Amino acid sequence: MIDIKLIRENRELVKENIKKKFQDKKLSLVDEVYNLDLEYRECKSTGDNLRNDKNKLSDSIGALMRDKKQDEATEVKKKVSDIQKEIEALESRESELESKIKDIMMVIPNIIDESVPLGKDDSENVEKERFGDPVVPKYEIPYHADILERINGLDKDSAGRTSGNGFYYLTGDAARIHSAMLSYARDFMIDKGFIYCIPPFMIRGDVVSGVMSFEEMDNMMYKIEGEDLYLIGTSEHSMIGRFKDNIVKKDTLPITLTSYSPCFRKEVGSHGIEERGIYRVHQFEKQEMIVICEPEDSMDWYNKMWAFTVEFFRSLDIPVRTLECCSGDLADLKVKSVDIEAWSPRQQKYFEVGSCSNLGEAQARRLGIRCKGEKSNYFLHTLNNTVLATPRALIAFLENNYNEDGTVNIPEALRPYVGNKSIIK
RNA sequence: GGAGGAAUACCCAAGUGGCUGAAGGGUCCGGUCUUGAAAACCGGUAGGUCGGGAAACUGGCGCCUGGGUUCGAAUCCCAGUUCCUCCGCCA
Repeated sequence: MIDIKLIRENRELVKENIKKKFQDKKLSLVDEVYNLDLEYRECKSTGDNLRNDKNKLSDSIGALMRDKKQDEATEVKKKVSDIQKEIEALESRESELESKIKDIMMVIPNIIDESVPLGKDDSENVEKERFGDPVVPKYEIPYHADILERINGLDKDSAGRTSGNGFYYLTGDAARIHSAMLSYARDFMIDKGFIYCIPPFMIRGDVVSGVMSFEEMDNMMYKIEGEDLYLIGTSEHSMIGRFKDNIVKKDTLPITLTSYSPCFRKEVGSHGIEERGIYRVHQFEKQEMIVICEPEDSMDWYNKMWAFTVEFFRSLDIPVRTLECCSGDLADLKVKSVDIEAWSPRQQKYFEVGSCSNLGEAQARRLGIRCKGEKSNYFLHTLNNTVLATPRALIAFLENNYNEDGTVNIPEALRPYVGNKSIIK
């Protein structure tokens, strides 16, 4: 959510930004909300004046009562109730305008960073950099579900019966590697100076609408029946929500946290859950990092954060690349975002394993995450990034460490977490 | 799930219908003392949020949230949320 003052002062900039994001249907909203805001402020001024009159008269009644001037008091009371009628008429318009303005402001996209490449959709995302050689082995790498089947690591049939499509049982070494990767990711981030945190796995509606846009909410979140609770789609939701309505002390900044959680996603939308295997699922687990910092520091953190994930995957011998989200593919709350993609020697292309985003002050404004400033309080910046999400990272691991004889090597970094095993047979 | 208690500003905290414009502290700034700092003492202004204003300043709202009573609510009533204490159940 952007500051409405920006619309008062520079409508062109906001419109330019909407065009850059190829959301031309939202262009008219800018003038619409500008006019609503004008009317709202006028309405508020008149109302404030009336309320001022009313307050003064009410006070004078108090004084008259003390002086035992009953008759005069009754007269003033009548005046007040007349004013009250006027106020009530005005107030209904006032709150109507207020909620209309809010609805529009919620869908006007955040101002993207100048450096974001222009493009309509994900096909126009831009590769930034490659790390490690994308090796194509001489032998064929099987589909990940087949590798898993060979090592008795996956049971989707049973999961289909207990829970439906998009769920899975991981078993044996596959499950152990899955947990090992998460533990390693946790320790990796702790070594980077982040504080480890296990958050709530369900959050309230007001937190959900603070951390994501409406489309995301509908397409992602599972709601608990009969309660104002949602299963988190990522721990970012509860981690950022933790600071809702907080005035954060300056000396605690930057706040750098790494969190573990299971993640639940409906995956409604273009892709759906039609693929075989466990690439796109309703339930996965993730080690996340979030940062809350001063506005001027957020770009530095953004660059540090994606580099952490790259370093992490490289330490597992998995080649990766960074793919920057173009303007049209960037979610409305984000200022800038880059995907981390791992190499798939089977498909001979890269696939998404994580995503690093700078949300600027948009989330902080929705949630009320502020810091005490010299003159007035200001909104902080929020960022989030995946360290590791699995089973997706498990796929990258299996494909990149697969041997011709069907065994799978365990990289050195993971061995302490799997009883020093070096190979899965 | 049951019974009690609580919620006031960044933090602590006073306040049972009008002289509250939410007291008083702390935090913050300045001073005394000190080689320097801390402590102590003295003085000071500001508090959250939305308007108006170039600014000084000024108005509305705000005492957990939402309703209600009243000319007037931090204060009274109703519903809800969270926290604490105790009981029950439970990994």
